[in-house]
Amino acid sequence: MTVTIYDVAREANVSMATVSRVVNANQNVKPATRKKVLKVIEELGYRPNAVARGLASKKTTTVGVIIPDISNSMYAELARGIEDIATMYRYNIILSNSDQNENKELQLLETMLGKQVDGIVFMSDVISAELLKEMERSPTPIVLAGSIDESAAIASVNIDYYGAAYEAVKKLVDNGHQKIAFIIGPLTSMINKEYKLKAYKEALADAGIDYDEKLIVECNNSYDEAMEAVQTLAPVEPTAYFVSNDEMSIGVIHAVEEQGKKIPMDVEVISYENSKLARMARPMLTSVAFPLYDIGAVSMRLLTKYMNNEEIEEKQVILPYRIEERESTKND
Amino acid sequence: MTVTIYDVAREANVSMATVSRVVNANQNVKPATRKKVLKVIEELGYRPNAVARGLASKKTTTVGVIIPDISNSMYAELARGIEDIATMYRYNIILSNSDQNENKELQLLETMLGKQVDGIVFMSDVISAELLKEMERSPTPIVLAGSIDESAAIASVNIDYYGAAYEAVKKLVDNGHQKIAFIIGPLTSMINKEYKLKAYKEALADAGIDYDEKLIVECNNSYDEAMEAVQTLAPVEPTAYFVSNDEMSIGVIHAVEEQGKKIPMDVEVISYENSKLARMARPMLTSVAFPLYDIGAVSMRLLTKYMNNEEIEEKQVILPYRIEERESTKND
DNA sequence: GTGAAAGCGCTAACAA
DNA sequence: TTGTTAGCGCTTTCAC
Repeated sequence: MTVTIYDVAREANVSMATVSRVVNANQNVKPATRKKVLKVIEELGYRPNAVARGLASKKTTTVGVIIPDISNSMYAELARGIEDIATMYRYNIILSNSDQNENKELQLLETMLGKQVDGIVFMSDVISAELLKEMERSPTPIVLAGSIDESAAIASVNIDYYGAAYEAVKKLVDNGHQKIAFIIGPLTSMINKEYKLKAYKEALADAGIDYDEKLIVECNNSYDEAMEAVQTLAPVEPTAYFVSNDEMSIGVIHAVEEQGKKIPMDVEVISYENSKLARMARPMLTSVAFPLYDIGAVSMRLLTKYMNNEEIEEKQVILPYRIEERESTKND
Repeated sequence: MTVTIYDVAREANVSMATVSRVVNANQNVKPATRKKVLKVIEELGYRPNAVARGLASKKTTTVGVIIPDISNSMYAELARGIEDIATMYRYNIILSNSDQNENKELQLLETMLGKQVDGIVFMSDVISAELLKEMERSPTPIVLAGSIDESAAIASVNIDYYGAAYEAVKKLVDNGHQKIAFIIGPLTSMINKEYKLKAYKEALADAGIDYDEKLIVECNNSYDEAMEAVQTLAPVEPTAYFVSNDEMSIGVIHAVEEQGKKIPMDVEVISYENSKLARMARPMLTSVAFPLYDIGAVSMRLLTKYMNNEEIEEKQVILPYRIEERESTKND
């Protein structure tokens, strides 16, 4: 029914090996033979079976991608970066959402290894000990994208979260603020808790400002919770906000304006993401640029090096960040 | 090196067939045998090779998903709907971006069929004749998600684009508007050109309002172009805007406000998407609810029916839409 | 309830 | 330059 390499070989009066060579662009085929085979392939509508090929060659040209949630624009951006580079290197992608659920992550890893992917790009706020153990034991290479593994056992691509947060808070401090609120994502996330929050504290300490726990509000990264956070903070009267992502920043802006305050005159806001939303907000958001697309792309590129057994010059890649100044802060 | 079904069989003193039965939860295994096999599987850390399984069984439990661009929130939402249902039915997803490029679409189809996916969910603004031909010839089932094939040859899941647009425009007409601008996405898209635009024209005609071509501005679905469109339209002074998606609607709102006009008092706006953004806009957007997640989920569900040779009661599924009234229109 | 054996469609030595 | 021949690791009859 379906036409196989054997059918082509028979019709072209050559061996399967020759057909295989033609299909795989092996140079050791006489042009005339190649042409003849190609003609038969065309006539029969032969399409190589990648599953059989994968079994024989032990390569599937497929990589697994495990991310929290593709419907979240940050992860979607990351995924696009991964996919573009994957396509460039002729890999396909098996994409799965983990919802940051450890069991799901573990199971997804297992499934993908079972499917014999050639490599895996993984993203999660927390890499549990068990997950780490499984990753280290994995027969196929894994790269962490925008995810921290403090043991540095697994390759990863990140930005300097601490430095970025420090610089953002310092900018607020330099603008004269004393009461700087921090609307932060879940503290279960390593990056939030160990990097951003620490940077916030140290930037304040370095400026001689006392740390006030009341100024920290943990949110689930959503617009609604950010709005609520601002309402909760009203009694404290913060004059500046450092906010963990663009969606929450828009919530902050709206809530602050509801209080009758003007941005940036009365209150300044710095976001941390710099997605398309940052320019769609009014006022437009000053934001730490968190290059998700690039992190995805570089992660995938790094993975290709592992898959090809290329030399790895740097296992823990740190990409540059910058602060994009727009209208939600007073700039020079 | 890697442990195979054969190793397990040897260690457990049973045949490969028995191990296979255990792994596949076949009931024809004595409990004692099952237990023994399971123990060996555990000890050896055996993980079934899905590629070998796929070759032998001719099923990969993988479906292909071809969408324009995962970094666009509409398609990301769709993808999440697809993935959730796929997971429910134990399928994995190979996700690829086509950027609506016909050659890429053709080539992706080919690649996925080569990878022996069990089914494909496809989305694109235009399904060319050649693409259609390939789809009809495809040995594996294909479902179109949010995409029109007027020949109805391929299964599909959509909403009533015409009805939704008609109702939106009628609402504007009923609110007394005569100069209703239509900020529409690319007219290369079937849905825009053959459904939405037609609905717009007929809703006006039915209200006895002359069609004015100048009120139609074709955009690339982006915030920036929508803003420009409003500026271009300034001389015509539209009093209402029907806009093809939320991002553009926000552009329209900002541009209208720059003209010193108030929404909805001076100008009304109806969007067409109803994403998270609709609630994050100020004023919040009245919008036709285009249920992308559901379209993805239903498409995938429909695909499972084809893959299982279940009875298909409806090949062309039409999902309900509704209009979500918020602040960008005057409501009763 | 269990086993033997024939493939699934291809790649990759190794020969020729 | 081309062909022969083992597998790759599993499922699936068909016997027993």
